Amino acid sequence: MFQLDVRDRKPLYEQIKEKMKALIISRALKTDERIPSVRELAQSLTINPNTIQKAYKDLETEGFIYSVRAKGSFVAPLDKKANLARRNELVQELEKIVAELLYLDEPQEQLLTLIQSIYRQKKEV
Amino acid sequence: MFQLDVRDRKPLYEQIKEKMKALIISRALKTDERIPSVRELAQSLTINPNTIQKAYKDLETEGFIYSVRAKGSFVAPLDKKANLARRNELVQELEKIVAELLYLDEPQEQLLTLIQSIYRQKKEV
Amino acid sequence: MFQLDVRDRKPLYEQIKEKMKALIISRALKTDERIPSVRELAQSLTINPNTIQKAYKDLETEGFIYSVRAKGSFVAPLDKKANLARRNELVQELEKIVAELLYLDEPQEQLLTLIQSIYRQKKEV
Amino acid sequence: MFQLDVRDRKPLYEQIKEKMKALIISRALKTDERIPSVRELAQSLTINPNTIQKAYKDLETEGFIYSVRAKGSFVAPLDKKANLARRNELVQELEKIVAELLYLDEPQEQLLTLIQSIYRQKKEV
DNA sequence: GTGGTCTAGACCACC
DNA sequence: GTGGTCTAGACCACT
Repeated sequence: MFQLDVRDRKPLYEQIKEKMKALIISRALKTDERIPSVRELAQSLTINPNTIQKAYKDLETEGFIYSVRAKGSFVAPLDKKANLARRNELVQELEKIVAELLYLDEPQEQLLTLIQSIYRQKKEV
Repeated sequence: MFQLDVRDRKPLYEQIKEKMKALIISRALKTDERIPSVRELAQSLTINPNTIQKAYKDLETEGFIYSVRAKGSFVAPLDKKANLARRNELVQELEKIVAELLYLDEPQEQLLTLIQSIYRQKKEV
Repeated sequence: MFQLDVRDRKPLYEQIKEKMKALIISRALKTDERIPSVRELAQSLTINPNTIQKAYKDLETEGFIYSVRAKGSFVAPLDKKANLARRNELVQELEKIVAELLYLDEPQEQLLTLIQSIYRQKKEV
Repeated sequence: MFQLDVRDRKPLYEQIKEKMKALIISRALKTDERIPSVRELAQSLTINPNTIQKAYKDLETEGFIYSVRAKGSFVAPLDKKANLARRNELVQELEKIVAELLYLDEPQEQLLTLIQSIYRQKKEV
């Protein structure tokens, strides 16, 4: 499904969260689709199940997945209201990054084009 | 100069780096301008000088400031080559954020307008 | 009759208990009225009969329903003595919740009004 | 500080969360006051530090405490905006409980008096 | 077989 | 010394 980078300073469970979020965000995993069980993923990544558990619990509290005992874990449907706070966080981070890119003399057109190309890809999906 | 947030989960030295970078990026601190010494800043923030030391060392490796022994630390001039790597990091982060915002149904126009307004502010300065 | 939510972290049998209790409490099911058999309900909810079995058994020990072999399960009449324990549990839970609401600065009037409106609805029924 | 009930079916970390929340809600622990360190509490309750860690992390994401690496954990100040969702959850739970009490013939005055007495205690503090 | 809880014991980053 | 991460291994509740 994906691989972890042991040399990365980020905690393993953070890496797992990021990779899983990326799959959900890119629609590679669809709403209500089953994701690997805690044990399966632990085995395939050769890490401890507890670490996966922790990542999954976080993803659940953040609203990306939901877990059903004795059934498995699944991609959660979007909940716009709950995600309003998250949206604001993201916009704030984006402002910081754009400000730094501006400082590095990144041309405005470059960024506009980048965003447009990301949005265009979606339509194709 | 600025304040730290003990409640923030980020390490203190990371917070110092971010605040200092923000001041440089926003041109509040200009090229070759002197920044507070390790001791001065440690005293004004009432934290351990080692923590400031670490932040300054990081900022130096990242090319934002340079230190002159017995003189102090100063804002570094832009070094485009050195900053190419940083630029690529930033673009990658930005892609992630935009992808998540798109997932949350943020309209494209909103983001384009945001970027344009950030760039417009610069001209005025 | 009602639906279950697989995304809910509560076990299915707990959800069944709650829904059934809600129907009894709201007087939608009246004393001595027959409720669906284990098999019927299992089929209509498409879940395992054992799960229903467990829910019904719990409801019986809690005094909400009673079962007659070969006849079915029925809504139990109120048994004040048996329900004294339950009443105390509820009051204790209520105290906790009100304490937390008070901590969140919920105005007292709001809560008093809420309770009055719940009681008023009953009279109308 | 408090004791756990091993016979209780609730997970230990849930019990810890509840007890700690009760102390915060009752203002026995005040804003920015330090709570026992993970290791201290683990030792005094004779349970594993990981279990405390889990409870504290949950309390942090729920906004009741904040943890500072190398310093300890502390009671968080109230954040009304963030707690609006929590308020609505609580009101919903309260409605269920009142409905069941009404079913058990609990007199309305009893509940109104209960709430008033809880609010009165606060003023005295 | 699934998610969830818990213990024991280790190591790291931070201050 | 503090919070945080991780492993290994165990047991439980649920379906």
